[in-house]
Amino acid sequence: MTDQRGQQGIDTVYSELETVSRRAVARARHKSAPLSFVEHSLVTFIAANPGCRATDIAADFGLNRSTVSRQLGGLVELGLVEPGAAAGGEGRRGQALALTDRGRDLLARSVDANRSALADRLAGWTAAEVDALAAALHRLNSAFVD
Amino acid sequence: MTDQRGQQGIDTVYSELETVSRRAVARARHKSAPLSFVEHSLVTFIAANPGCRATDIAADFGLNRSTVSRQLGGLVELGLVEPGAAAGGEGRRGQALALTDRGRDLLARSVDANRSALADRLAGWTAAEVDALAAALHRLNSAFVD
DNA sequence: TCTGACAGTTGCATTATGCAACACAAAACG
DNA sequence: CGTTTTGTGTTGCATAATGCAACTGTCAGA
Repeated sequence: MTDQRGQQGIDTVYSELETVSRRAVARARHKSAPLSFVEHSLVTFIAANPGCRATDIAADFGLNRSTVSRQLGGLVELGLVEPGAAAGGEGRRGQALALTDRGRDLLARSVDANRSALADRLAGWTAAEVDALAAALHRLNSAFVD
Repeated sequence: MTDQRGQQGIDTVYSELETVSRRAVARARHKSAPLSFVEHSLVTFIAANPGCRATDIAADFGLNRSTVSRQLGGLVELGLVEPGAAAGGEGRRGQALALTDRGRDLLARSVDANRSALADRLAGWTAAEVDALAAALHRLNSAFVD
């Protein structure tokens, strides 16, 4: 913990993560992909967690409920997300969210668009290297403490 | 390129990067660190590129000049950044930016604060694993194409 | 010296966000 | 069964970050 070398490695990771985030958000702002950064995030989350509620998204994203509410409102108006009558589980309140066919379609196209951009930056990487990065990032995201 | 396995790895990397970015920005928004996310980014860039100009930052960050101008204005008012008279290089116009002592100090403290947060999430990682992630992220950021 | 290109600034608009207050529904409790 | 409590979602208001366009100033080269 007080290891100097460890600190330096962590600092580098932090710095690189900051760069990644900065550029990712900036690029997503310019590129007129089918879905904006926030929209893509929300739709991806709903796709991965069918039946989730707005509150679940807010908790996972670290956003205020009001922000998610408004974002979802936009997605519903666009016909990408459909709020179910009631969340299925017991003791669960709120509306269960689900993607519409159009939502799934637009997400797929957005993923395609973003994949090609990332693929350019990953040109020259072996599949094993890509997988290793994916695994490390996944591990980092799993160890989420807040 | 049309390799299905490769696509999947890239998609995973993209998804994890999106999660990283989302959470990094959200956390930075809440945590009352010495410097906000944007401020930290700018100050870090100036620290790493002494004598850079506002335009350089805008280009690297993918931001509009006006945005950088305003952000820098705030940093100058806070006494963290000092605009030099003229950029040193030949054929270079504009003002060369440099950190003040106070800027360097606040950056160091901000780095400390963020390091401890990241260190928690990296608990259990070996130094080699941390370094490998740092190297992979650096390689990814270096291969920046836009 | 004059002109064009570039750096920086500012006005105006938009988007994402937070907080607080509210409305509503479901659960818990008597 | 009625009341209270708790959790979910929405809305009004404010703020921060950003982009675009227009403007100013300045430096370089003809």
